[in-house]
Amino acid sequence: MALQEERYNFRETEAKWQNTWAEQACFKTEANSAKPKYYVLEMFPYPSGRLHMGHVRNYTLGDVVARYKKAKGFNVLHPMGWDAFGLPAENAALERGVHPGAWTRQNIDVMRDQFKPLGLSLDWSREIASCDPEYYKHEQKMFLDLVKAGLAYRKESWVNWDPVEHTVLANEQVIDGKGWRSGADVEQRKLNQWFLKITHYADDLLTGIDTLDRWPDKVRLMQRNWIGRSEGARIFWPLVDANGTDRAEPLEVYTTRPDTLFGASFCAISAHHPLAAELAQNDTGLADFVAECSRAGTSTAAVETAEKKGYDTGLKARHPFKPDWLVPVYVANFVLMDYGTGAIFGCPAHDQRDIDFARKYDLPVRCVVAPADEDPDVFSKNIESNNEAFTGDGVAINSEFLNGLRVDEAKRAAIEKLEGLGNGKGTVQFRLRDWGVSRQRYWGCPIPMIHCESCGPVAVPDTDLPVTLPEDVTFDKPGNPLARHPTWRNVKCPSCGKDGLRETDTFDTFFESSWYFARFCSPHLDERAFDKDEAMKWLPVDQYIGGVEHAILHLLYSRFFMRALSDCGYIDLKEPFDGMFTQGMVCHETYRTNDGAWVEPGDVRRDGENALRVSDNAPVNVGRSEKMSKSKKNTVDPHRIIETYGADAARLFMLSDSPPERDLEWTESGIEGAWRFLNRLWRLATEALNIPDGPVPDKSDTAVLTVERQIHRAIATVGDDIEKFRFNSAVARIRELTNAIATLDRKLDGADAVYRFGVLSVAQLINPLMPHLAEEIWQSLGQTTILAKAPWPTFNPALLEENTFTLAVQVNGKLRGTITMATDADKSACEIAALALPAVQKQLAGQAPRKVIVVPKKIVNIVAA
RNA sequence: GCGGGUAUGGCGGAACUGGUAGACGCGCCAGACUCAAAAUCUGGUUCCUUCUGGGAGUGGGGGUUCGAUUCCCUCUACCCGCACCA
Repeated sequence: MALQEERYNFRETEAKWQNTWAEQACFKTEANSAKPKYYVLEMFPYPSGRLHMGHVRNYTLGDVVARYKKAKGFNVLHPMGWDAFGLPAENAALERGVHPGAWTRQNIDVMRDQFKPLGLSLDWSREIASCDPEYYKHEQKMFLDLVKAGLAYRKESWVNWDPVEHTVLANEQVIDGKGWRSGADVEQRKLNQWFLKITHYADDLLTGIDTLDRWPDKVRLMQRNWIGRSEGARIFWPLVDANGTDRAEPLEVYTTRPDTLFGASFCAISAHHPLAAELAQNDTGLADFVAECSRAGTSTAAVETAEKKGYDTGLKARHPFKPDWLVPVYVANFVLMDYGTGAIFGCPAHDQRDIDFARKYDLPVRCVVAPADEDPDVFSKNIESNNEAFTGDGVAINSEFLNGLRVDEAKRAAIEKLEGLGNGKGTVQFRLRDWGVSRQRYWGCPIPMIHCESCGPVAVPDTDLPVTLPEDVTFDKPGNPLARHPTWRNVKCPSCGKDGLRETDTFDTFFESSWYFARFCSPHLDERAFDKDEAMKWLPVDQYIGGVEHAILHLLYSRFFMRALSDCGYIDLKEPFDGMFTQGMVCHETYRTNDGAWVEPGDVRRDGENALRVSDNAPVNVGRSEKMSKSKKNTVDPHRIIETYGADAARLFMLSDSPPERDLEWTESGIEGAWRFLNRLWRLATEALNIPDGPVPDKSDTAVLTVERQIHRAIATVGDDIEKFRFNSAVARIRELTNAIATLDRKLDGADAVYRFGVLSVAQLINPLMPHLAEEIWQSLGQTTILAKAPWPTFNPALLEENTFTLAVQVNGKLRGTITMATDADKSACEIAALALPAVQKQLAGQAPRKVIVVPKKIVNIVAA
């Protein structure tokens, strides 16, 4: 038996149990089970080629939950798959000449092999890869159903164009004016694109957030802000030409401040506004200005330093309340086309951008709101002569029928008036925009559409699905290989039979991840995306785990998809993820030489206070701990760690060092400490080998009974800690328990039986955390069941009750001593015992206490005079 | 600019609903075993101190309370998200 070895042989043991679990199909989800269901899911990985520490942390956290819930009697679904479409595959093709598909499938094989030694309780029979036609064909059908339902549409629009990746990006993928992967400055281009109508569900997605009480507040807040609901009004401003004639179409403007209408001094439209395009046809100055606006960057620096600029169109707008009051109409660089109506009215006194603009073009500034407790004349003079807008709350002034109303009242009154006049309407506006899903890339799901000159875009008939990617493509130049394929595009129009052209764009990869959790419920179903009954049985996911970087993108798209698919009859569910947990990053110290070169952790030697590069003894500067990344060379390879210390040690360190939601700093001493604890447990178990199996006696020595009580308390608290994701605390409790068991005096009455019971209990408690060692100890002590299939241990509530407690005694809030008291001691007994303490008498110095506070079973506080 | 979060020993972190601050671990110190080292075991480890005792202490300042890491106000530092959203 392996336990005879001096040190724990993780190599043999871990492989042995992984094989046993696989042979006995321990983690296969039960098909027909009376047990309650529990769906544990970690965000499925992109097959980049190798596992990194972030993966190990993510899947370890999920595995603890899955194993624990299984032991608690749930029928657990814990599947794994691959988010297999994406740009790195094409980049690899470009750099190395391999086919993206071959590269991806090879990576999947490598990573699957790397996953297995971690000992995760996954049901591999449900494995899926999103790049398989068996997967994405359903997605094509889904898209066509969305089109039919009016939830997907094609439109020409200004889009974010990544000049490095030669593709369009969603708003969610533009970070700080740059492409989220390439980091290149994003340009604005006008293209025909497919959009999913996520805005249709804006309100529902917003109110649904309130029901997600097992999500982190941070994520809920981020989604709320992203959806960005605001209340305001749409207002029509009749337009007058430069020569004084009224135009047929008024200008529609959106505002959240209709209460400031009497402070208006101009209107402004976006450079992309249709009116701007129309006017530019006869105004080269304006045409130049519009072109200049399209070129401008949208990065932080560009936006912050960009001067407010405008171009006077010569048009005038009539004030909605006073038709004789005309204000100039500008095209302005700071007005966004895709928010509201692409047009605004400017009220300089109460909007900082407007006052900047007004000062530059010498437009009037008129204060129409003042704080209730200030003199309106003094206040408005001050505002009107300075360059700072007042955006606070107050009371309307200089505003005719609105005068004297508070801002909120004035908003309502102004909207009421506008609606009465028929030139405005109270509306709700969202920041959220429709999701553009077209990507000009090869390695994605083809959009199943055919373009016909006479019929327009026509859906690929169901019988012709899936539209698969052609294998014979070239990556010798940038751009989309599908668009330059010699034959793939050419196809007859399904509607009229004339020559048509295939859509060459593919879906954004977030399309695949928006429904994969439903596919896992019936992963091999051929005729449909998923079985509705199975999906309704398993969904929502009870516990979803992933990085906070998907707080908006993936989590919002998935919530939208469930709503859209419900409306298309696929399912009947709004929220796909009942519980969400966002784990912290895995970090490591960073090292640089004096000339700034990054140094790998393995190439650094610590010499007291100093650090040196091993290869040449060059001094190394130790930097702060940062997220592991290849560019900073501060990564640690999980494979090497598992080879050296085993999966259980890696899992233990991941779980014990920091709470899971916080960043974890990887250290060599930390993993060594974990390894030491494994060996400690192992020795603890070895000591129990020669204790015969037998019941714990009813009566044993007090010291033995204390340990027995500790075992029961640990069972109670560890389970509770795991439920609450406090894995670091759970490990601390287990360590405390092993310390108690290890120091138990075996000569005492009943000690042996309690020792053995303790070791078996520890094996059960560490099972979700260190499953291989747990099985090994369990089996070594003669247990014939497999721990992976065994129920969670139970505790005796009677043994949680102590018959004594420690009473803390304070004088004026300062601790002066502690007394051991019987649990049933009453208040006066506690008070008498506390006052009898010499330390208390010394503090009182003969004076009677002014007051004594007794908190049962906790504390006595004596207030001295 | 707007919104949110965090702050506890040398380090990671505990402390349930206001009730013994520093559990558990890392590191360090001393001792045992050893020719020696590793491993292991035992003890110590918030700081100051005139040390059988006393004092201070949870980022700074203030408040509520018999009692505050915990509640309130305020300031500071750092981190995260959004960003010309009218």
